[in-house]
Amino acid sequence: MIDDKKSQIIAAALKRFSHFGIAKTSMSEIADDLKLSKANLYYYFPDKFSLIEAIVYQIMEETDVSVEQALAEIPDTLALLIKMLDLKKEYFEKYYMLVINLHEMNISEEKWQSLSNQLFQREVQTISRIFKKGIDSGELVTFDVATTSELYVAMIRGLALFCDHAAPHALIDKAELVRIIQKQKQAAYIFVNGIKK
Amino acid sequence: MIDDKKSQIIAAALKRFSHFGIAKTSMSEIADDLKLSKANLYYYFPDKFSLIEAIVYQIMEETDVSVEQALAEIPDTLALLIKMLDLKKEYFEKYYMLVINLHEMNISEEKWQSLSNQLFQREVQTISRIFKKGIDSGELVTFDVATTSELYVAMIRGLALFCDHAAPHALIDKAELVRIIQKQKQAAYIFVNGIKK
DNA sequence: TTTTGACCGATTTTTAAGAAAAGTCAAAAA
DNA sequence: TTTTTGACTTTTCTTAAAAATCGGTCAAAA
Repeated sequence: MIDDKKSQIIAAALKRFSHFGIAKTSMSEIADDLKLSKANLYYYFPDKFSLIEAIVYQIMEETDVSVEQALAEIPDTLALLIKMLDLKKEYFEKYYMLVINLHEMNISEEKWQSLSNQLFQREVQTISRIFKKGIDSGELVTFDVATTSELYVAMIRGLALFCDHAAPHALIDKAELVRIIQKQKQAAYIFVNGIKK
Repeated sequence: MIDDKKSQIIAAALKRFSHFGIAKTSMSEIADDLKLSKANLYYYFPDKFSLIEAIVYQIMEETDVSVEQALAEIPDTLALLIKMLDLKKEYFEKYYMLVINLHEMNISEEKWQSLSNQLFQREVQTISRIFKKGIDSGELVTFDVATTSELYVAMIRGLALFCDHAAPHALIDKAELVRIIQKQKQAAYIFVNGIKK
């Protein structure tokens, strides 16, 4: 089965990527792990980026489950936003090696742009659903959900960027991460308060 | 007069720095502009950083005037915050070459840390005064002003970082800047709303 | 007190060679 | 036909040495 083989490759690649980061993993190493030739690997994935993409999509689906569950179980807007932050932290800790040293990869700018844009829009979509839910339940005032969700996600991500700004691109330690999440939660609290009825 | 000479040097340095950025301006060039020897320049400023520092302090004093004026004239919290954003934009446009390519300078990390920390704390102080004023006038609820001001500034700066994230360290164009300020204003609006009585 | 030319050491830039990695392809194996 | 491979090309990264630049110093002159 061709899809089965692809899954095997994805699994092997994810292992390497998670250990050493994407930039420091070569296609040959992944092929060797599976006792394939590099040429054979390229038969299934036309280039390194498409392999990365496949992994990202798989993680996206994985996160979807948790997000849907939270959306079904938690009625309160603030509680939902905080749950999302906790989930993000969880997945970040699990996969953060994937985003390390990405800057020293020579993949075309547009491709990264496209992928990170998808991730951003996905997050905005989730926040949109949360806000809509809050409006429908009468918890929040009426507002432009699309714009406001985008602003919220930008703010949350921006806070992370700013707090991490001291040590750019270095490995982040756990204590720092906790501090960032705390800031984000404070911001989420005030933000929700600002759009409450 | 020694202070007069220092002012001349600062002016000449500011010209070069504003044109080509700090990293791409050598001490010799500044000295040549003033028809001084480099050694003579070092008589007035012991190193490059102290010259940068002097310039930053001068700009600080310049901005102080505008900030004080706004604080005296504008009573409304949101209007004040928006005024601050407009002022920041103004000064950024005037001096943004000063912050370009700073990363490729080999000045000790602590010195930068210290200086940028001063700038941050200064901004937090200004925001604190605005928030205190809002609390005193009964416009805002009571809250921890120090923490909240820090969060606000981090959020505003984070938004700028995030919006600029697409093209990191590149020269920013005017349209992009306008978009960033707009986002910041939206965020300021919701933030103030979230701490209003 | 102010100014300078000559000098030093550290950092950056440049250049070139070599290694390593991404990606290709014709042909063999299944 | 689908899958696999070894051998190959090309692009990128690494390394090392040479040259240039720059921040900073100092003794001595003005």
